[in-house]
Amino acid sequence: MKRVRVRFAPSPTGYLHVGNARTALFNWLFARQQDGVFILRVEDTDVERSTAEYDRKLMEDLRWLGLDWDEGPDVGGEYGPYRQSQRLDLYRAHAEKLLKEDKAYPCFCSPEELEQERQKALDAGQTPVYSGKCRGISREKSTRRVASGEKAAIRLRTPSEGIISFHDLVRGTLQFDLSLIGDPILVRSNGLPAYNYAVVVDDFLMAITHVIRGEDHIQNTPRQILTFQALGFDPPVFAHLSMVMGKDNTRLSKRHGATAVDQFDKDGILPSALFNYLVLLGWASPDGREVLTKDELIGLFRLEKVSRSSAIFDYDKLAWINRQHIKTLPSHTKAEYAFPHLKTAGLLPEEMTPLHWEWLAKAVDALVEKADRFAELPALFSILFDFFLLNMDEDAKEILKESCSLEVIRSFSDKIARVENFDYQVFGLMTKEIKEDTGCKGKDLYHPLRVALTAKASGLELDKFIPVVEEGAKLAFPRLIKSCAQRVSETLAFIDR
RNA sequence: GCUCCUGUCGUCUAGCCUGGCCUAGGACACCGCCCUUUCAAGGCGGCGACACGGGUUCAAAUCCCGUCAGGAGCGCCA
Repeated sequence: MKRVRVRFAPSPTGYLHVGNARTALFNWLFARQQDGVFILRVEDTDVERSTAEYDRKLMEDLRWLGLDWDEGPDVGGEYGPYRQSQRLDLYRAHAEKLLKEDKAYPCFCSPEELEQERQKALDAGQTPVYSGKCRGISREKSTRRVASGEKAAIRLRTPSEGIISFHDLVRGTLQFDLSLIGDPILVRSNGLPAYNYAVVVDDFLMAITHVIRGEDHIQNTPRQILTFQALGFDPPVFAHLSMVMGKDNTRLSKRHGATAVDQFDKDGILPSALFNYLVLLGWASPDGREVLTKDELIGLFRLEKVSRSSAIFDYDKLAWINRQHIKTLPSHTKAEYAFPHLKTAGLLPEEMTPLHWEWLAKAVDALVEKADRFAELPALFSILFDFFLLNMDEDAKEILKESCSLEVIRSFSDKIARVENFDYQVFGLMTKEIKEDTGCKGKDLYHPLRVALTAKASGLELDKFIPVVEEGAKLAFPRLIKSCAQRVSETLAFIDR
């Protein structure tokens, strides 16, 4: 058995898009489970649109997602170079060979001329197919014309009738009518290879065994197989993946919100969660479990079980998957992921001491379960850092108007002022006493206490809130955290006013 | 227009190949209940789909044909 070799071949003309990321992911998963080789090849022959910046960013995004490659532009390998722009002589050499064997021929038709023909066919309701005009030009004649400096593209000579079919790993047997496939251009008149040709040469020279790519390439496949055959190469196995769509069932694009993978990072989506979600878009595990790690996915994934129909990207489900992944993280890891978001929001100090980290881990543990994404944390943390009695919400104001409230808060204030070390245990004892003193209980008791401590009607459970606030009050932050005692006395003053 | 691909709850899907076990299963979302000082989380429950029409068969989500709908492709772009 030949060793499985697959490749992901993006062109560096923009940020890594989730659709492409999914293609990369399926390739990677297949390679890893088959104990094969995953190759990164950069298709940068479109000089106009390719940039070094995108090139670098692409690799960064792939690595962030957890995809590593065994061969590629930066890590090298035995089948390099891995950038198409550095392989031009290879394409040229193989084109020469095809020309020599008369399997390809120079075409002198001008782009304008071809455009006209295409338009005419379209108007007549026909599929545009190259007429084969330059096919019959004798070798002597065409060599002479080329020698005289006339611009020519190189076309592959293909059969003009019959059926070509291939077996697709996800779609089964696919058939195409050769009369609808004209002689494809191999090399453009400027000497650069056309995409469909470069891919074939690269896939063969890199010994690719399985081509796993988007459905938009299905119609390219017969042309590529024809090229493989002309070159005398065995074509690889093909697998065409369905597309990822937006909510309105059109191809996913920026209009649909976050689509670049680095955007998910900024939103606080874990790489493991995006990875997990993307695999679920078109594949389901045999036992129906959905929250899976990379290693589990490597074991369970089956390329043949991938769905043939397109899938709509559902951010809600991704968020849910993300929450499930966050839950499995140890506290200190959660704190590390949360850190940049809180730092940017100006809540954390320049210099984090070990005590700060310890506190952060505790605070994140308490608050993150209310979040789907780390980016939501700064807003959630405001319950610790902000204590704005003036901005109190309506519900909280209503609570203060209740008959028990003033009495409860006054009693609470008296007691907390006399205590050295306030913590949740002390709070528990106090609530009992307050209940006895005031005769208020249940909601009448807890609601005012909550408002006195948070200036809000809802939020974190007090058993988590109190320790985090008390310990936070002892640490240095850009915006200091007020202790519980201070909060209560401010509340009392606010009511009395 | 032509060619190709696809069509199961709002969404992702299981089941389809190898008809009966499907009164069509799971998950997200939504709704309700429980838990809880509130909200969330969690637990429990509910709503909700075989695109349509013909065949074949004792029996069809599953096989065949047609229709319709959505998507993709029709470049000297990738």
